[in-house]
Amino acid sequence: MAKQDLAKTYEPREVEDRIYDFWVQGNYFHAEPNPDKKPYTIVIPPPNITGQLHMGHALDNTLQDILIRWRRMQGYEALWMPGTDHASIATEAKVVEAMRADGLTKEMLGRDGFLERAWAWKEKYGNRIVSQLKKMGSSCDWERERFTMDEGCSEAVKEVFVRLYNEGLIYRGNRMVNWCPHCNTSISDAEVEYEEQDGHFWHLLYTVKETGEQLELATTRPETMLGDTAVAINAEDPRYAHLHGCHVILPLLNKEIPIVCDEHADMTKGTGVVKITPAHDPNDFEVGRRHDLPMVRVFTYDGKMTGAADKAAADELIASGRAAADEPQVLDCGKYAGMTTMEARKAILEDLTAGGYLKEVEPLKHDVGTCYRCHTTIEPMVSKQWFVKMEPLAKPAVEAVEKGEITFVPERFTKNYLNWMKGTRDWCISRQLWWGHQIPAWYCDECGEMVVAKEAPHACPKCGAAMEQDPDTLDTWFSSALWPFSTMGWPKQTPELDYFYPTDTLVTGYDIIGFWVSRMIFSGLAYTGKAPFHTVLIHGLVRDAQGRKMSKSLGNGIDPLEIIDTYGADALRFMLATGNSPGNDMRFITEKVEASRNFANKLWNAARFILMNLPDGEMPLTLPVELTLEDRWIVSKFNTLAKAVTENLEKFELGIAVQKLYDFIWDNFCDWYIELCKSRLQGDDPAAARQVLVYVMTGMLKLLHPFMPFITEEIWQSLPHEGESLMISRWPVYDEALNFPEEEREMERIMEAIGAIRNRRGEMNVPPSRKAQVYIETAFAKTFEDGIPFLMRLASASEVHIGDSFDLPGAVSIVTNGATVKIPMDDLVDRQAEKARLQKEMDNVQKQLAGVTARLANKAFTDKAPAQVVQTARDQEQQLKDKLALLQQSMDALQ
RNA sequence: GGACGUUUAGCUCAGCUGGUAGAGCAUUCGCUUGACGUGCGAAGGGUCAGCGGUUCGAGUCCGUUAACGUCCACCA
Repeated sequence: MAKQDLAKTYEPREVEDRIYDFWVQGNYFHAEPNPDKKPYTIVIPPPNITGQLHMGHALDNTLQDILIRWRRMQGYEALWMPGTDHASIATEAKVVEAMRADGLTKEMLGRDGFLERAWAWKEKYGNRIVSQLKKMGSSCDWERERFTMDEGCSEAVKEVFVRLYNEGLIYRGNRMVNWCPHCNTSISDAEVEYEEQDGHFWHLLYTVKETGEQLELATTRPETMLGDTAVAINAEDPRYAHLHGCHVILPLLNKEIPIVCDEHADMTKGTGVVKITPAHDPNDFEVGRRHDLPMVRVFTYDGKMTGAADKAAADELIASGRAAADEPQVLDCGKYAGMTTMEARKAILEDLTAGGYLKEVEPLKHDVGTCYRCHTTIEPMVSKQWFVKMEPLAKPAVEAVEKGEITFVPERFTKNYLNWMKGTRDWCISRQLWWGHQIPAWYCDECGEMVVAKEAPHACPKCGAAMEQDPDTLDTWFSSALWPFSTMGWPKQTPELDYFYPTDTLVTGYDIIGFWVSRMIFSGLAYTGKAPFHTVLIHGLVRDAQGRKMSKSLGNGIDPLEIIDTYGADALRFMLATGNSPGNDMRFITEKVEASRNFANKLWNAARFILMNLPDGEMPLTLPVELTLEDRWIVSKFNTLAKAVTENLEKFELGIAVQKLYDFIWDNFCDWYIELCKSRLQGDDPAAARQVLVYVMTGMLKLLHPFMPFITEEIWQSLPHEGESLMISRWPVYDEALNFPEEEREMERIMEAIGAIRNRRGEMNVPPSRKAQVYIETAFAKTFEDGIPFLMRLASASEVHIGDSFDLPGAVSIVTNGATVKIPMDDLVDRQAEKARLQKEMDNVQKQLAGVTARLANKAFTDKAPAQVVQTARDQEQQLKDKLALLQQSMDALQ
């Protein structure tokens, strides 16, 4: 920016893209294994290719970029590994939807035709989210961008699958899974969302064959009764002791099924009798296994009642001998066949009522499992799927966290993680989808032999017949779980893997601890032998102004790109980092973005001020030899700031760091130091002031850069500087030689006096244009002499007199720490009001003094409190006493 | 049914290892102060949800109650 072009307000739109291109041209985002540096690595939570940038991404990526830019400036070889996720179920749904518009279905296109479309879709939309991340200023190493379905990641997936299979940790079997009839696929437990719904308990009556009595039992899903293969009672239940070994007649089907004794039947609940449907209820499945009950499936995979054709297909499979022993039977539901489960429920209830089998209907609120994608009610269903055996994998993953190898920030999420990891059941990883990593298992057409391998077998090793690959694909999270090392080239031992792995910090929302974080942890430990990262920084959700979750259906989402367009990326980033503590949700409030935009503008104008005072060609890159009082004050303050901000960042207290920067820049630097400099800049020897201004400004820009990368770079480029870019400059380090505590105190005495004068003038409504004589009675004459120009400029003094005592009856008098300031303003002073004010202040001081004195009088306090705290109290007491005496003097002078 | 979180100025939120409450916005008053009105200077406003405890001292630690919220859980 050339000096003459300096706009009065900062225009992010004219700056951001240009600066981003500049960084890319400079290749500053790129990281390479470098033995001379320490690595610092973050892998991005790969956004879905279906996705558009939302506030959640904006927050997540802002935090990551802050950390990565900061570490880069500290001299680490900082790698932010970017990429995208294929998001199997979400993408497939989108592609299917798009196809429907063309009148096409998956079946019409076939697998290859469908995948062609899906890849085309990925090409079209996959880059959208990436370009949006760039708008945020994200300093990802784009040369290393990865995709979960690219060759390397797919290789890692196959490697892991085959390895786990060979170790017996992946198995295939008929198990109870969560089936989404809409998406037509199984989903994992983690993908089920529970919603409270109004439902009913239907109390049914089953007749005992042997005794003729009627057994009452309740169900929330009466349509499953067609698949009942037993009724359970508790062996200890005296009410039913006489029924052991008996049978009941299943209504409607008139089928005889056994009464079994099982612990699952809880005597305290309902009537203590439970119907058992092993093929459609997870508990009943277990009961069925324990008692070797037949499994009878009555629903099709698209949520209808099974019919004759379904039964015939299943019977044929079982008869062929190729089915596993645990293959469920299928019922021909007869008149109910083809009905949806809801239609069947209605019809079955009508028939049960007609037959006198329905005793009563009880309304009930209960949690119903729904698909996280489409919120269709989940049907638990026995189905042949692939599973990861979790117990052996979870154990080391629990230990790693318990031993502190991995830390959650904030710490409370550790419990969240451990609960998940300890309670998790086997992970259903197969999906009846086409978009994703196809399962590397092949089955023989003839003999049913199975081969699990990375490459397709030529022929069945047993009988030589042709083999076909399992049509199913893997859960998206299976590949995401490998992300921290698949992106580094694993299973190959690449230099990247060696250098950047394990990574350092994982930044993500608490909503995917179970989905992703936990799976990366056990995967990393199991396959690489190392925890994939040592710190997990958890953030909350960005909610709307009313505190509601932003969602498409509510239409309350705020588009980060629109915010960037009107306020700038820096303002958005700054707002997201401000007042946000780890793990807590935050609300998106436009006023907060405005405040951040205003702050950027403030900084911009401070820079403008410096540039306007800087002669062309002058390059004040170092501090001057001689530092004045105010120089020492600001330099010392900055020095402390650099230390504090660094410490806050180390502890992931980004919100605190950003608050300190804001306060320093706006309050200390702009409102005070720049003002203090003005007289010197206009005087005979402005050079030293310029040097300090540039020095502190440069330092501020560095500390602020991770938070507001664009504007800081833009300003830095326009100021005198060394090096190519702010983003690769060195992070400020605390320097004991620049610590001036005594000067800080002195300067603060002057500032307090200025503040007190302004305050009094304000109360009396005296405009700044009306200057006044100022008399200062003080023991710190030297300090206040240095402060004369400041008092004249900032406290509207026409002249400043310093002495031990001035006899000025009727002057306004103000007592501060270190001085009594007297301003003769007879025409403005209402003596009575002035006396009242002084009295009020004296009362106030008296009250404070009483408090401190009481505390010091308490022997327990002086004995037990740390010496420093007691000393502070003593100092305070003395100050208050002094102040009170001075106030008394002022009061006396008024008489 | 478990677990967790939140409750601080009118609003949105900070407050790290206990030392006597802060910011932004809003409100009120005063400013053509040559960087900035996206600004400058000031002011008002809080028994830090209630109760109990530990401590010389608690917004900060412990217990408990209440309201709101989140996550987990196979309630037939």
